[in-house]
Amino acid sequence: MSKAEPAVLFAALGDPTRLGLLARLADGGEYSIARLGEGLPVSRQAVAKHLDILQDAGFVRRRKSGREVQITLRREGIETARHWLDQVGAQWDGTLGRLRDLLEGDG
Amino acid sequence: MSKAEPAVLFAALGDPTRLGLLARLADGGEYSIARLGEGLPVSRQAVAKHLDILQDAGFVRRRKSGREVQITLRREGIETARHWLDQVGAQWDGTLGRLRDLLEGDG
DNA sequence: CATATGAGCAACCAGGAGGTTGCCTATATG
DNA sequence: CATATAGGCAACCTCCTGGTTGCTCATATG
Repeated sequence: MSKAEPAVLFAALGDPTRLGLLARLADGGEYSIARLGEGLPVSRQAVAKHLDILQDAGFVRRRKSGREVQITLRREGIETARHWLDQVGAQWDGTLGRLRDLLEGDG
Repeated sequence: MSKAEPAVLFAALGDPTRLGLLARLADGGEYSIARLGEGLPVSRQAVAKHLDILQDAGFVRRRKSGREVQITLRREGIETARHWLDQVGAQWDGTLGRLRDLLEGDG
């Protein structure tokens, strides 16, 4: 699943543990679940659940390899979330927004 | 409160109702709470709570005006969230250090 | 083959999130 | 002044979320 509603996307980002996982994955490397969880104060199961959520949101990819599962970052997912923020931020951000402000009489 | 941990930021975005509110605010206009809630299938109280969360995350600003409260979008908040996504989405080119700072620095 | 290890599954639990309703205050307005 | 309207506060409820533990399966490794 790589297409998810925006709220689901952001909800997936709305947890410090998951942000930590993404940060660790941000170097583009492949990590097994156990290795991703190293140092974190939660069980492996918890990490696996977080990865489920990140995967459903399209932020990571699982690849089975032997008895391990290799996790990688999916930058397209990040891109999608960023795009949404652009939409909300841009309209008011650009000159059009400013113009509109002037026209609608705040100035 | 305009400085919030990244997870709090994204968590605030992780709800369809709140995204709807932000989308409505994206035109740069001022909206009273009641007006923001118009058409939504939730009570005014629920909207107010959502706005609390959005405000804590730094996405909106409240301005009291008479018996109403005018809500406006806070672009800087959006910007902050987008910045974070930029860090994670960026390829391995040295931005990673900054990402670590963001996550571990203020935790 | 025996055993250790990575990962999935399921049941379960506590706390927080989103929602409601009721009541109160303050500001407009007839 | 009386009344309608915009919001805030607080109690309360339900369900989801993040977490755990226990068990099983599959794959490496001695």
